[in-house]
Amino acid sequence: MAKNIQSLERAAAMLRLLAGGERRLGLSDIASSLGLAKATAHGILRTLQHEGFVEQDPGSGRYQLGAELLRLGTTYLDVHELRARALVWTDDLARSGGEAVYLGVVHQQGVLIVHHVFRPDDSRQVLEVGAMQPMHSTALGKVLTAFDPVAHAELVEAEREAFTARTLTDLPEIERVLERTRAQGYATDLDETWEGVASVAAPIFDRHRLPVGAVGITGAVERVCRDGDLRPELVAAVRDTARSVSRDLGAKPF
Amino acid sequence: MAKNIQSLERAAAMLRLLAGGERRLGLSDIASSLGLAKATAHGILRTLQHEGFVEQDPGSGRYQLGAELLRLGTTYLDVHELRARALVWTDDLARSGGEAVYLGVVHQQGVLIVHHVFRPDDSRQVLEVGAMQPMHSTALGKVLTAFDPVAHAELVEAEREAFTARTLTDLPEIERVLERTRAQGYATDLDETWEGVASVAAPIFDRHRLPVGAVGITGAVERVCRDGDLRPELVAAVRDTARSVSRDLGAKPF
DNA sequence: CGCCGCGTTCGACAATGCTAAACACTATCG
DNA sequence: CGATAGTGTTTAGCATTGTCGAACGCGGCG
Repeated sequence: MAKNIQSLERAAAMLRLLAGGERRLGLSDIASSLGLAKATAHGILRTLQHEGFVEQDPGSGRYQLGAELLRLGTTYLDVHELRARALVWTDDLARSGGEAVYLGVVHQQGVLIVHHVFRPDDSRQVLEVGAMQPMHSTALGKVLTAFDPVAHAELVEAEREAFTARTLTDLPEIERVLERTRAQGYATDLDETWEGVASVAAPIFDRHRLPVGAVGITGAVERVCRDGDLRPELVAAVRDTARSVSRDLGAKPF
Repeated sequence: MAKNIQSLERAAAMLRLLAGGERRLGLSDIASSLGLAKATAHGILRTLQHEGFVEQDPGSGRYQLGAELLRLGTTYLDVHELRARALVWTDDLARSGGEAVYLGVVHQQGVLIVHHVFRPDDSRQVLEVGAMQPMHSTALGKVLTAFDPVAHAELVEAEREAFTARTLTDLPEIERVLERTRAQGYATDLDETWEGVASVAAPIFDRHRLPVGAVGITGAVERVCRDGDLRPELVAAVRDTARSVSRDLGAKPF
C-alpha cells in the first residue's frame, strides 16, 4: 500500500466533517474531532480558506464550506460524459412517464445523483443533483449493486438502515433480490425508502460493458403502480432509456 | 504573511487546472503545467483520487474531477444562509416579473451563482447554479462591485474583457457607473454581456449592513425593456426582493 | 524490433509541516 | 470588577513528511 499525503487526507477529512455537521464548526471542535493539535488544524484551515474551499464567519470565527467547492462541483458535471449523453434521453423519459427522472452513479457506499429532471407538472420541486441516496433501498442503488462488483462489496460492509417497514436489511434476502435484478435487468423500490414512494431503475453500460450508472423514475405509489406493482409501461420506458444511453456511450447492442 | 501548506496549495491548483481544461489531463501535462516533478504530482493526485476529489480514466490513465466535489459543493448550498433566506422571495420575483432570477455572491474576480429560478414558461432552460458571471458587465457584478470594497479592488486588478460592443472596459467610465449604482441603489446591464439580453440587480445586506450578495432578473431586451431602458416595475420588484431578503438576514430597515 | 511516451515506483535528502506552549482576545461568572 | 475559561491565532524548534531525480514496466507507433 503506497502512502498518501497526510496533510491532504486531513484536509479532506475536515471538508467532510464540515459537510456533515449542519451548522458551522469551531476550530477546537474540528481539531478534537480529528485528533489534531489546534495549530495543525489551523494551518490546514487557513490554507483551505485561502484557496476558497472553506469560509470563516467574521463574527463567530467559525468555519464552513467555501464557494470554490460549488464551482468545482458544477464543473465536474460539465465534464461528466455519462451525464452529457443522458441529458437528451431523460427529458423524454420524464415527459412520457409523467414522473421525475434521476440519473445516479456509485459513490462511497451510496448513489450520487448527477442529473434530475422534474416531474412535468407545475408543482414546486427541489433539485436533488449532488445529493446521495442509499444503496440497499432505492431502485437506483439496487440496480447498481446488482451489476457493479465494487458497489456490491461496499453494500456488504455497510450498515443497512431500515427507513420504512418494508426496507430490506437482511443480507441473504437482499442477495436474492439482486439475483432477480440481474436476471430481469431492472430493479424496483416499493415503499422501501420513503413511505408512499416507488421507483424503477435500469443500468447503463459503457463500451466495455461495464456499469457506469443507472437511470430511474420515482413517484407516488398511487401514480406509478397498479395492482401493487410498477406499471409495465414505465418499466419498459426506463429500460429503453437506459439502453439508448448505453448505445450512445458506445456499448454494442446485444 | 503567514505561510500556507504547500501540498494543499498544489492540490488546489491541480483541481483548478482540471476544472479549467475541457478534457481530461494526463499526469505529465499536470506536472509540467505546475512546474512539479512527475512523482510529486503523482503523489498528490493519488491522494486526491483516494479521497474522491479526482477520478482516473482506467483506459487512458488520464485524470478528471471527482464526484466528491459535487457532493461537497451541494452541501455548501445547503449551509448557505443567504440562499436559504432568499429561496422564499426569489420564486415570487420570478413569477411576478415573468423572467429568470439569479442570486449571486462575490467569488474570485467574478460572481458565483448560488441560486437560479427559471423563467416561468415551459421553455427548456439549463440550471446555472455554480456558474460564474463577469464582474464588470453584468448587473449582479456591477451592483456587487459598487457596494463591496473587496470586489471593487479585484475589478481594478482584473482584465476586463469586451463581450459585446456595449461592454464597458474603460476604468474611469466604469467608476462613474458604479458611482451612479451606489446613488440609485441598483445596477443594470443592457447588451453588455450577451447580445439581446438585459438585467437588473440590487444588493443584499446582512445585519452589519455589509453586502453579502445580490439578486437580479435577466431576460431578453424585447421583454424586460421599454423605450431603451429597463421597465421601472421590474426595477422596483427586484429592489423590493433585495430589501426583503436583507430584512430576513437581520438588516435594520431604518 | 527498438523507440519514445506514458503512469508508476524507489530511495535519499532536507525542506516542510507538525507539535507544544504561549499569545491576544471575548464572554462568562463569582 | 477582576478572575477564569473559553475562543482563534501566532511563535519556535524538531523530525517527520513530502519532495525530487532517476529508474522501472508497460503500451503504442514507426
